[in-house]
Amino acid sequence: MVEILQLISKLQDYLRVNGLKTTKQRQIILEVFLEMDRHVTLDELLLAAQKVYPNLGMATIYRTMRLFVEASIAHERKFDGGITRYEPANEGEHHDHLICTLCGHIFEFEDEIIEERQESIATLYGLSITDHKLEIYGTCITPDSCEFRGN
Amino acid sequence: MVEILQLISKLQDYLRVNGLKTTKQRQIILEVFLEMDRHVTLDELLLAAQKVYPNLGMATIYRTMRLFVEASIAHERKFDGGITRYEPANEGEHHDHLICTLCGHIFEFEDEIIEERQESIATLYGLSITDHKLEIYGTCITPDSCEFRGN
DNA sequence: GTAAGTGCAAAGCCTTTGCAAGAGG
DNA sequence: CCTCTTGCAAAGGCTTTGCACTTAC
Repeated sequence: MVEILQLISKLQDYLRVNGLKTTKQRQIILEVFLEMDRHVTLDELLLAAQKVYPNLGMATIYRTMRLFVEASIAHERKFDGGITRYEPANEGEHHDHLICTLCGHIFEFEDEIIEERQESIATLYGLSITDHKLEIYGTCITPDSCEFRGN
Repeated sequence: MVEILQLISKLQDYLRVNGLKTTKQRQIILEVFLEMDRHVTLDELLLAAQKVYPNLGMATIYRTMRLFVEASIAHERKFDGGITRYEPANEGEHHDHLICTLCGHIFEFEDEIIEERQESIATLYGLSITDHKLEIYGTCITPDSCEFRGN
């Protein structure tokens, strides 16, 4: 839970430095965001936040999540299907995703070898990497890990 | 240009097998699609097709490109920025993309090592891969390959 | 008090769809 | 002919924006 405190103070810093304000809505959205599963959608965030603060509007969710991305406490992910999802941005880590197209489960992984290959390839083409995205889509073959198949 | 003929006959087969029709619009869109740069957008296709057939509507472009994807002669790519692009689908090949965020240039590459690692990772998590997507974003460091920097 | 933030509704994109008219097999 | 297609315009999603009101500092 140390990471959570880090994210909270990171946001505080960002707000202070940029002359922005700590509002009730931002606090609630942050709490809800950190408590929920990783890879939440804006709809899910809205529903959860409205349980605490019913008047909260979708526009505020959009604006707040954009703020969180700018403050580097959240990452935006657009997987196939066009739904945008957000995940907490933990300290300098980078990971990629495996997505089960049956149950929708999203696994995260890190792979040093792939990262290195990417660097080599980028160098070969004369590019300096700023970001990358690797998504593997597949179907669970072990029932135990696939919610869709009756667990 | 052998691939082009392959794609044309692949489409013919698909139409025949499914009881669909060869229309002037489909022929024009296919020609334009194959002549244009890889990774075209629907707007670009519309403009180009309208030079040959002014009445052609955007809905037809959408429906036709969806048809091409179903017939496996085109692949749909959604890079960052939310613009959907299409590229001709050549025979069983798979490649990934390097994208320069300055000039917009898109490079294609294939990497056996990365493909293998992906298989291993999927197996580790109990998934059977159906598809994957690897996009590396960066900035050109060699002026010669970056249109944005004055070539 | 003043600038920033919020909620609502309206407007913007891109994409899909319903429908009457048109064209291919 | 009979079905598939087309073009247009309308409708759908998701996301952004304008504006008057409210709140934090």
